[in-house]
Amino acid sequence: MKEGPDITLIGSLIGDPARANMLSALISGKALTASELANEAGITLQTTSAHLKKLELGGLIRQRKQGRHRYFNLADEDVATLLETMMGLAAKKGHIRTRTGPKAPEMRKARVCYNHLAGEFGVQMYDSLVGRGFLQEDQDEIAITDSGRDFIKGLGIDLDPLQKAKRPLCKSCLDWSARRSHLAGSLGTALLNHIYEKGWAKRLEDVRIVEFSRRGEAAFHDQFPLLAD
Amino acid sequence: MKEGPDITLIGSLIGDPARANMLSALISGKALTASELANEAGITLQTTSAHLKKLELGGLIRQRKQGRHRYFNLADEDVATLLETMMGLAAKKGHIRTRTGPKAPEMRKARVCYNHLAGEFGVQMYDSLVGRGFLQEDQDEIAITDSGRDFIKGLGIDLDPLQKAKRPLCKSCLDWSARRSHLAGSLGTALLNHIYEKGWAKRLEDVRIVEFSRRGEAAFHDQFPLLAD
DNA sequence: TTCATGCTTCGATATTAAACGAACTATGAG
DNA sequence: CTCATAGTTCGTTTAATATCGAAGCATGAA
Repeated sequence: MKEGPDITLIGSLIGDPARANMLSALISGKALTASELANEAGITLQTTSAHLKKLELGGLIRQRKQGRHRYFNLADEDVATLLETMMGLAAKKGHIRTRTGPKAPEMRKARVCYNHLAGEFGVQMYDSLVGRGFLQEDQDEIAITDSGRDFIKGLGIDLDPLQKAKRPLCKSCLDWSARRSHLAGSLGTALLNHIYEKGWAKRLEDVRIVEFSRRGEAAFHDQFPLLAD
Repeated sequence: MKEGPDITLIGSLIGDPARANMLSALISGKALTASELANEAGITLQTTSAHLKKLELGGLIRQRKQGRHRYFNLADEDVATLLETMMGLAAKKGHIRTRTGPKAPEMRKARVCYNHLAGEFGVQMYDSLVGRGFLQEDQDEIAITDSGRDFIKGLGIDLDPLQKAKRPLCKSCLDWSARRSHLAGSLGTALLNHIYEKGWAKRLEDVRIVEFSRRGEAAFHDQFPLLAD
């Protein structure tokens, strides 16, 4: 009778507040333990365990054992993309979590989306790379150009290991705050790491916010300038 | 404490099987009455009414009174896009509705996504338009070129009223079956209408499938050829 | 006015599943 | 070995909500 993919399971997994909180926490890309997720969601460890099992069974998260800890991550970038898409729609429809803290503007400015940079800074970096011809958009695929390779190499990033990985080097991800694309994929991850390593910014504890120092911000704008149009 | 958009409401709305069925039915873009949706979901009219109220309150659908009927539609294209994104992930994770009918291959070939063409034919049309320089991708925005204007005009489509509308003329939408972009927006709608008007294809009753005639298929390939690469 | 159709509202029932306490397993530290 | 920490499993309680029957309202037809 019915045909096609079934979206009810994914919907109901995201539909529970406790699980939505856990998933939101995991968009930061940071691997979290069950206890941390329990704390994040405000529920006991037993309940958390049950939720995590369901999320894993539904293919939304992955777990990694390490000693007596279990670290949880989103299953892949597609899950992060879906969550950001939903956040975009939710924001548009006015479904905002009631207690909106003072962090919201910082979130809009620069935050982590799974493992790459999002927010205004993420969009700027993406625009800069495309505008200067370092990335090229072809359909919905993005590819790095020869001059882009040189640029990345100039930053001290080695592309070879990134290209060998299974995950795509370049991938676009839609922002809920800016409604624009930013760069995902292994290159997106590498560039975020580059920002950390240069000391331009640091990730706030247990939050998705990426906090740039004043010097870091200047260096960022210098490295990823927007072309006047 | 918590910041950002809340995705639980949307998730739980989609998470109920009855509502998911209704939403899936509405992706076809066809306005459906409460009774039709009740039939689609396999529940009584009272229950349907309750579901529709929730979906409307959540901003996922819109209703239009007409005589003693009420016609329901998805609220906007973003909702359709979200649903297709979820279907893409669900398909990837193997969450397929159990009773997969014989319609699946036809769905993959050509179907309606809200108000434009999706599936292989939709992707081909998009690729053809981009490949011949009629559409141009700039970031995640798509714009029509001057030669594109001429081409569309040559099809007998008047662009003026489309451009005056609030909704974007060109917009890309990701396919769950092909994992590629196809054309949404008012131009996408106009092109789908063009296909109907030319008699190349007709929409199967109450289903998303677009069935091309043999002659229509040939005409389509003639009008939207893929460039050899 | 009377009747039929389409849909909503109300109230009751039934099912689901989220939550936690308590007990159990596993890994590591001293 | 003993203790502590991290997490799972089990059983029970509790809350939420999907569902439908029955009644009510609105629109259009006759």
